[in-house]
Amino acid sequence: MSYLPDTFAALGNTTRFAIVERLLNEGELPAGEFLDIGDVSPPAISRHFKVLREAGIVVQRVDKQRRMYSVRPEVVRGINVWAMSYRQFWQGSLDRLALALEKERGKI
Amino acid sequence: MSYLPDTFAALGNTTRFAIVERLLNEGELPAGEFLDIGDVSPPAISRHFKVLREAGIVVQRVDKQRRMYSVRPEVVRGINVWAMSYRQFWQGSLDRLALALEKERGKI
DNA sequence: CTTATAATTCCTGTTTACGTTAATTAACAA
DNA sequence: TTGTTAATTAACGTAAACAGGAATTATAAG
Repeated sequence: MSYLPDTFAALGNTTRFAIVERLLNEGELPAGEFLDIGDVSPPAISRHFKVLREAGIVVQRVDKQRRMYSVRPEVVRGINVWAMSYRQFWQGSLDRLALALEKERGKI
Repeated sequence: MSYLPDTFAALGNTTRFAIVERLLNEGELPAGEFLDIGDVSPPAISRHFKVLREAGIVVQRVDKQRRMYSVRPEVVRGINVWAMSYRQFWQGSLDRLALALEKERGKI
C-alpha cells in the first residue's frame, strides 16, 4: 500500500501547504513563526503541525520552550518519484503540444 | 495562488487515488470500470469523479451511455514541477545519505 | 413501446475536519 | 516565588466529506 494518499491529504489544506512551502524555502522554523499565515490561532497551528507530523511530512525538534519543525526530504522526493513514474504519460502530451505549436507556426 | 492544494486534496482520498492510478496505467476508461475498486456503489464512484473533474484532474468524454474518463497530463506534470522545484532540498539529503553509506562501507 | 444498461442526482444520516476560547504544561526570567 | 513566553491539549460547535438507497436521465436493444 502507498502512503501517498495520506501525504496528499495532509498537503490538501491551504494552510498546511503554506506551512510546508515556507519550511521548504526557509528551512527549520519554530511553530510560533506561522501565526501570520492566514490568520490562524496558536491552537490551530499546533493541530496542523500534528497532522503534518502524523502524515510523516515534518519532524519536530525540541529546543527549550520552542518546537522546531522541518520537512522530511524523503516526502518531497517520494512525490517526485511518483510523478516521474508517469513521465512517459505527461511528457508525451507535452511533445504533442510542442509539435502542434510548430505546425501552427509554420502556417502563419 | 497555487492550485496544488486542491489537486492534493482530491488525491488525498484512497479511492480517488486508486482511480487516478488506474487511469494513468490503463488510459481512458468508463466510470463503470471502477465498481470493483474497494466496494463502492455507483453513486459513490460518480461523486468521486465529480470531485476529480472539479479539481481539474480528469476530463470526461461522452460516448453513448458511457462517460469516458482520462487524466489530464498537465496535472501530473504540475506535481512533478513542484517537487522538482525543491530538488536541491531533497537531493542534498540523498547525497549526504549516500556519503554516509560510503563511509560506513569503508569502516567494515 | 418496453426493458435493460450506464451514470448521475436527490435525500438523508454519520463521521471527520477545522476553528475558537479556555485551561494546561513546560521553560525562562525577574 | 511570580510572571511571561511558547506551545499544546481540552471542550465545544459548525461545516464539509463521504456513504448508501431511491429516483431520474439518457441511450440502446428486444
